[in-house]
Amino acid sequence: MRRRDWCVISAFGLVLMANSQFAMAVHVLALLANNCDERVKSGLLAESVNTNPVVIRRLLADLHEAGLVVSQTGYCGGTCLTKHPSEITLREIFLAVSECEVFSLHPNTPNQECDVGLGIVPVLDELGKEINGTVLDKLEDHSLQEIIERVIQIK
Amino acid sequence: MRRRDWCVISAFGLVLMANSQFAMAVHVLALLANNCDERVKSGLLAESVNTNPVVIRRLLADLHEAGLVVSQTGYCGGTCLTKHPSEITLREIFLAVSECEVFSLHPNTPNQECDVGLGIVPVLDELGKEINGTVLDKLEDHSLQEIIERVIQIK
DNA sequence: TTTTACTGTAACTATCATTGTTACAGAAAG
DNA sequence: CTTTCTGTAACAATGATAGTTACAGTAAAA
Repeated sequence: MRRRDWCVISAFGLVLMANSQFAMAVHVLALLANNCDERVKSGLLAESVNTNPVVIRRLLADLHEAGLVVSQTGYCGGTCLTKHPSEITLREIFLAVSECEVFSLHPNTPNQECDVGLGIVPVLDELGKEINGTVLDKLEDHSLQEIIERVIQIK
Repeated sequence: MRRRDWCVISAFGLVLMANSQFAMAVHVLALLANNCDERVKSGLLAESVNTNPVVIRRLLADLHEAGLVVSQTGYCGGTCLTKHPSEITLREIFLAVSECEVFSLHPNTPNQECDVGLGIVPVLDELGKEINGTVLDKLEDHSLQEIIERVIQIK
């Protein structure tokens, strides 16, 4: 995703935090999957998500960077998936909108004179990586295809 | 924890998001565990975490509500753990600072006229619960005692 | 019983990431 | 060359968290 300078922040918090981007990404991709044969315009996506087209385009930029979609500018432009929904996992989507290489610091650096303050950061760091891995593994188990099927069933 | 009105926000995002509270909670509890025999003052905790005593006291209020600590006011007041560190899991700590009963909505309600917009919310909701459960299970595997041992080893 | 040193909490302000918006350059079909 | 898109910059709005000040209440100590 677009590099975020504030990535190095709050142990744990950030890596797991997907905010609304992940939900929006799944929503948008599900919609694209439902219209595999045509290019979908950001305006239409925005209408479904109930937000502004520019917000959608920003999201699509991340998804494009991750190789999940292609867009075409100009007349009759729009966006398509690059692969079949069964080949896209939630893990890929999650990483596309929340990938951060580093993390694991308190907002403020703990007091390094204090034994606990000194040792807590690396420990939380390891822990964060472990949890993050667990989440990614779980997300790997779900494909976009599965999501669409579940979504359609709701109706 | 202190009830947050904005809990009903952004599918996924919030439940997993522990922000700095979780890291701070683990830090504070580790410090209390290292001083089992005495009452620790919020000022001392704040010094180690490198923040304001009031921020610590707010956190302690959540931990107290969860039954993890007791505080005493007045002269020679301070805070203690209520149980042995080996009896406190990271799961308890996490829940103490991030418990939210409900979640799973986009910031804006998706367009209910659209099939995907209609079905995506419950699907993301289920998914969020699944992931959340996975994280909690993982956190259950770690005790505060283990954390302290790892922290001490860093030195 | 008065002083001292704490917690608990309310009420701010400050910070800062995300979202929403407007604007416009660039691209592609007609 | 006009129309209709995307891509992106720039900026305002929003909103949650963190930081701060202030003070009431409480308990030991003098």
